[in-house]
Amino acid sequence: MKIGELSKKCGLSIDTLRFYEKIGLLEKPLRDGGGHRVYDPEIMQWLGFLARLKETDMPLKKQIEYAKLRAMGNETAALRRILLEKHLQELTEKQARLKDNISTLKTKITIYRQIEKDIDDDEPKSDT
Amino acid sequence: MKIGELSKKCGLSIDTLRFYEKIGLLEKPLRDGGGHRVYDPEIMQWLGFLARLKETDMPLKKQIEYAKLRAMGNETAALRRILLEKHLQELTEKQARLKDNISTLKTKITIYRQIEKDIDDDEPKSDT
DNA sequence: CTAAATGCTGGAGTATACTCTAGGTCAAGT
DNA sequence: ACTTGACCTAGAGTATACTCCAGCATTTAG
Repeated sequence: MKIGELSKKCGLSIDTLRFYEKIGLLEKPLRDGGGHRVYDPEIMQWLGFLARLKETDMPLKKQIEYAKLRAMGNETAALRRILLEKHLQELTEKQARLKDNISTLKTKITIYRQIEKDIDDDEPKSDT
Repeated sequence: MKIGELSKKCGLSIDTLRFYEKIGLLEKPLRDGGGHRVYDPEIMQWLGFLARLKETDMPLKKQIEYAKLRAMGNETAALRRILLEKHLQELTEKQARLKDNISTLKTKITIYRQIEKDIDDDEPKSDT
C-alpha cells in the first residue's frame, strides 16, 4: 500500500502521514524500488488507535512516547499500561467536567427560552 | 477591581485578560485616573461562563461571536440560544465518543495486564 | 519621598499540529 | 515516447491561543 491509498483509508492527509513519520510517531516504512513508501496493511490498526488517542486530546509528544515504547516490544507493556492508565484517569475527570458543563449549558438554554418568551409577551407582533 | 486582582480571582493571567480584551472577547473596561483598567466585580460571572465554553473547546472565534451578541442585549437571546444549542449538540456527541474511547482504553489496559502476567509466567525472577 | 510593585502599550516570540510550496523523480496509461 | 498523476525532500507558512518583552507611567508601602 502506497501513501496515497493509506491516506484515503485512514483519513489522514499524505502530508500528515509524512509529518507523523518525521516526528517519530510512525516508524519509517519500507520503500519500493523508486523510493516510494510502502505500508503494511497492519498499520491501519495502529493508526486507528492513534486516532483515539488524538481524539481524546493526547498531545503528540505523549503519543510519540507511547509509540517508542510500543516499538520496543512486549517488555515495555507495563510502562505503556501506566501511560494509558494516566491518560484514562484524565479522561474520566474530563468526562465528569463535560457532564457538568452540559448540564450548565442546558440550564442556560432554558433561561434563554424564557427570555425569548418574555420578549414575545412584551412585544406581540401577531396582532399589530 | 484592577487587573492584577481580577487575574488572581479568575485564574487567567494579566496578559490573557488584556489579550481577551484586544480580540473583543471582553468589553473594554473603564479606566481610573491613571489609565489603569477598573473591572466591575460582575465580570467574574461572565469569566466563569467563558471558562466553561473554553473548557468545552469552543474556539475563541465562537466565544467572541457569543460575546458580541451578549453585548447587544436581550434582543439577541434567540441567536445566542441557537449558538449554545449547536455547541451543546457537539458536546453530546463528544460525550458519546469519550465514553467509547474510555471503554476502549480500559480494554487495552486489561490486555496489557495480561501481557505483563504472561511475561511474569515466562520469566519467573522470584526463584532464580 | 522614594523604592518597589503594579500597570500601560505595541509588538515580538512560543507551542502545537499541521499544511503548503518548490523543484524535482517515478509510474501508468495511450 | 510522452504526458499525467502520484510520490519525493527540505523547508516555509498557517492557525490557534496565548506569553513575553522593552520602555515607560502610576500607585503604594515604609
